[in-house]
Amino acid sequence: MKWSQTYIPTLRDDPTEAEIASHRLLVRAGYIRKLAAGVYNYLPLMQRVLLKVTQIVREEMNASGAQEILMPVLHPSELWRQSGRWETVGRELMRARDRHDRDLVLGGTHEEVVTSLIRGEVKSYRQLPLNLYQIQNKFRDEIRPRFGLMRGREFIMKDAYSFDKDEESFKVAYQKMLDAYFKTFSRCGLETRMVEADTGAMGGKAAHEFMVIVDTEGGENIIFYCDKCDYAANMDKASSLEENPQEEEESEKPLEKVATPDAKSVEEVTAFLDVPARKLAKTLLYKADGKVVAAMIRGDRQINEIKLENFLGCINLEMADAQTVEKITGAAVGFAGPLNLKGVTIVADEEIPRLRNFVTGANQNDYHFKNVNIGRDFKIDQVTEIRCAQEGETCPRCEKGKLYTNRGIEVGNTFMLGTKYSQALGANFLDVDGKEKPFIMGSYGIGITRTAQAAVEKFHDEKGIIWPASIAPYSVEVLPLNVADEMQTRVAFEIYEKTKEQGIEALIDDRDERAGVKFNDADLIGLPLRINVGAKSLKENKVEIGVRKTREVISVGQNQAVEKCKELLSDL
RNA sequence: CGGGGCGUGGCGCAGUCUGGUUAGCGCACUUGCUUGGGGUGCAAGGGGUCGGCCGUUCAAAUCGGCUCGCCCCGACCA
Repeated sequence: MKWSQTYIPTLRDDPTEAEIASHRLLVRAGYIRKLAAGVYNYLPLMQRVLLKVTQIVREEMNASGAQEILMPVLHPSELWRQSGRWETVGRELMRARDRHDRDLVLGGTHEEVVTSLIRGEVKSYRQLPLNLYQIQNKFRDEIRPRFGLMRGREFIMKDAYSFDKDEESFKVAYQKMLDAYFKTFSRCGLETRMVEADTGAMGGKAAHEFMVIVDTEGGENIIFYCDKCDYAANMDKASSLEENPQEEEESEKPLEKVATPDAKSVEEVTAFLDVPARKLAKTLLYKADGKVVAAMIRGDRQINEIKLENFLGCINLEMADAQTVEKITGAAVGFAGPLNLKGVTIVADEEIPRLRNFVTGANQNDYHFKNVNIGRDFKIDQVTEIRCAQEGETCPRCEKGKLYTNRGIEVGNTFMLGTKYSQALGANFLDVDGKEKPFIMGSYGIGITRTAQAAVEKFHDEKGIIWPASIAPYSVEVLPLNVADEMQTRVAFEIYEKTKEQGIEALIDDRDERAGVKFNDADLIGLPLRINVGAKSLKENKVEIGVRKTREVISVGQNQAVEKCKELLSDL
């Protein structure tokens, strides 16, 4: 393709809309343009990248035995009501209304649709297993769209859905998808780490996420992994062994109410009373679907609301507002404690029962209790793990290794749905034993647009993008330094034609621009190889091949250029 | 939704506080010359309902109200 004939609106200056490197570069290099918050145009170069990624995904999905279909974007709300997600997904669901005032959903995922598609049609275990997938624009009413394509309101996703007759068969199907995912991302030039994840509004039994590990702020997720075994989980899911599972061997001291004027935060109280944070129990009040619940956790810990929400089995969990706190505890926020807390369920982290003679709020302004002891002073209703794991703690799986953290970009996810959707929507089949059973389902997503941007976030430098060869919009850029020089132009076009004959996708920068402009644009758009055709080299019948990734420049005879590129590309 | 900020040629911004010339600058664009291995130089041009509506005023980009959109921080996250 000739540069002069394609639309590549590069910018000399950084766009202000972008915060992270990949977003900035995609805009600056003329790959994307924003239409509205979280909604983007994909320009010619981007479209080529997306087609490359899509093609790889398609090939690997097909190889795994999945079949491509295309489902509607527009869904009737009834389906989402049947599955219960009209309520549970709530705010993220992109909704619309037609002229008859009927509610519609712009699909962000298609469990309901695909289940209704096969229900009534797939009636026998003989028709299983089945895996259907599609690649399509998806919608999500993001609370705050961010980071370009990373967190958009409209984006492209591959979503696959598997149907099996039993757990055994499902395991095989699930493993097939995991294998396909590793292959897919690896072919895109991205090493991924699979981590355990929470199932969220998706429901089901278990879930995994595929993360591209990055060390920039573009990595939105924190993942925990063990240095000794293969345990890896995201922040929501990660757990750790208790550092001290024995009960503390301290004899109970008498309960004491102490004045703690203006000391509300853990830091203030522990400093004032001169006790370590781990000897204090925070009491946090939540509203779980409207019902007030108290969560107790050690002072040096962070609460994991996902774990609490899952434990309570509620749809909506939020911190109680100051008014509610005052009504329940009779004191301002910061002085809540478990003693004399009436009509509220107390859920405690599993570390709490180990504590002896600890500090809690007194449910009275400017007072705390010291030497609080469970059993003697108050009762806990339920105990479970509701704390966040922390770096350096012991791995819950092998019980030997230490946990480390990394930042990651989620590019794929897989969910073991079980029978959640098949049951809710009445999708059953007849098994060998003649009994009617709901399908065992799995759902599997790959963010196409997000994967492309993750590659940029992972591979770039201060000059621009450095595409992995497999998903670069073109493999080679041919760059005649001065198009006014007929010789250069002629040789450049000869080489360009030859790349095409050899099946190498090339872009030729035939614009009448200064060499510097073209060099900078070339670095910016980030094709793996560049062939410089300039007067200096041509004197010796040579051209230069620049490798974007290594910045290496190789001088070769003008007739060897294409062969050399082929060779270089096989390693990129 | 809470906190902060922005909206002025295609892009990036100044001007707004303290109302009053013809609304200005850089980049980009057009034409001519020049230059030709890392964003050439010179000259001449084109392009703006100052987000929108209502109001105050002799006079509004500038003051007030409403509204729309966008960005940042936070809560949320298939």
